[in-house]
Amino acid sequence: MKRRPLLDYAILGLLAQQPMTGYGLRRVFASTPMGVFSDSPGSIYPALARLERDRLIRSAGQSGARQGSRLLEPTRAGLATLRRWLSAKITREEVMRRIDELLLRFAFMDRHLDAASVDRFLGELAGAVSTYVNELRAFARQAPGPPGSTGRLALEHGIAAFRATAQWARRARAAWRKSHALAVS
Amino acid sequence: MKRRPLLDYAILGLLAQQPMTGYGLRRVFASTPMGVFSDSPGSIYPALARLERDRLIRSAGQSGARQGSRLLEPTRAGLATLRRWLSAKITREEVMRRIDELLLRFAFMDRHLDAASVDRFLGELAGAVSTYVNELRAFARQAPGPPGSTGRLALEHGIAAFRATAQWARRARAAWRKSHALAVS
DNA sequence: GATCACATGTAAGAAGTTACATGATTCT
DNA sequence: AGAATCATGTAACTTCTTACATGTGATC
Repeated sequence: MKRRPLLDYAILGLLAQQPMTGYGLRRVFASTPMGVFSDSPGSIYPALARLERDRLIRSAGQSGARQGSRLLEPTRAGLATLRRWLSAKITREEVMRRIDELLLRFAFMDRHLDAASVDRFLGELAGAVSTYVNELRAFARQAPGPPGSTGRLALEHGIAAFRATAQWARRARAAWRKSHALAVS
Repeated sequence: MKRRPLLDYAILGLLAQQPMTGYGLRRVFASTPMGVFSDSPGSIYPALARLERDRLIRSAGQSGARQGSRLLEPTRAGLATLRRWLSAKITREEVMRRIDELLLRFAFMDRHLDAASVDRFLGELAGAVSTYVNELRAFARQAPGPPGSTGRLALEHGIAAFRATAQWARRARAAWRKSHALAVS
């Protein structure tokens, strides 16, 4: 039940989509928006070693005819760990400091949770982010620093960015409900 | 010239605004949107120790009559280090992976750089972020995964969030120019 | 024959997290 | 008197970064 680094979940999620070699994972991190993760061998291979040590991933044959290369896939325990992570409740802390993690969870979600859970996640996210936007606004109202200062403008950026996230969550939820025939709450 | 952790610059920026104790810094991190940084003593005090070791901050007397408490302020070398960080060019890498750092730089900027530099920063930022939004769109066009999947929707979040940042940058720049009587380019 | 892409690792060091540890002052 | 706040630190552990290190197979 211990907390794992985000990289571990990113790897589990990718391997659940498609077994790959470590090098394949590096290519994904180097060439897609998953590039928030480093593609350096010094981060990937130690992560693979600890996932294998904990029996969350295992070998699933060789890549092509290349010797020394191993296709990797999640074990049943690995999929269970992934699902637990995907199912965790959204906290204020995560909205504030780890919004990227919440979005990564969402990106992997439809392959491992049912449509109602995805819907619930988007609802919770929209709510939690809106709440945080209101907190930022309240802070801005009684904050120090002259209006027009860069400090003030930076705070406005935070508000604008989180507002965009809340809006996206509401729209994504509507789209999701439409294509999955869920009742409107 | 070596690269410092973001926390060091956050501390330098805050101490440049107002000399404070380590505990004061912890309070800022615990109670403002600067809370992306941990307020744990295990991160703050080692950071203060290395800044002092490198002579970027120094003591400036006691807080109130409390013994054992030290008000801290940046040295001239500390201010120079801060200004160098604030003046660095914006890279694609930073837009992609460290947008928070760019915003933190902006928040401290008006106290240390002139109005034209701030203006230039916002122009560069708007440009770099827009470029990245286009890259994300191009990726989305030829990306795998069915439309309506959570993976696809997460990608759309990225686009929406960066678009909001680009828009903010353009608006902030217009506002900045207005209040600083800079020519419109 | 050389270069690029595929492929996997290790070593040293820096930094952050969590938990522990201590003590003074102020408020109730 | 007890609790909360002010105040500063250390220790163990985990992780990431950067750099080094090696080797095969395919392409030009």
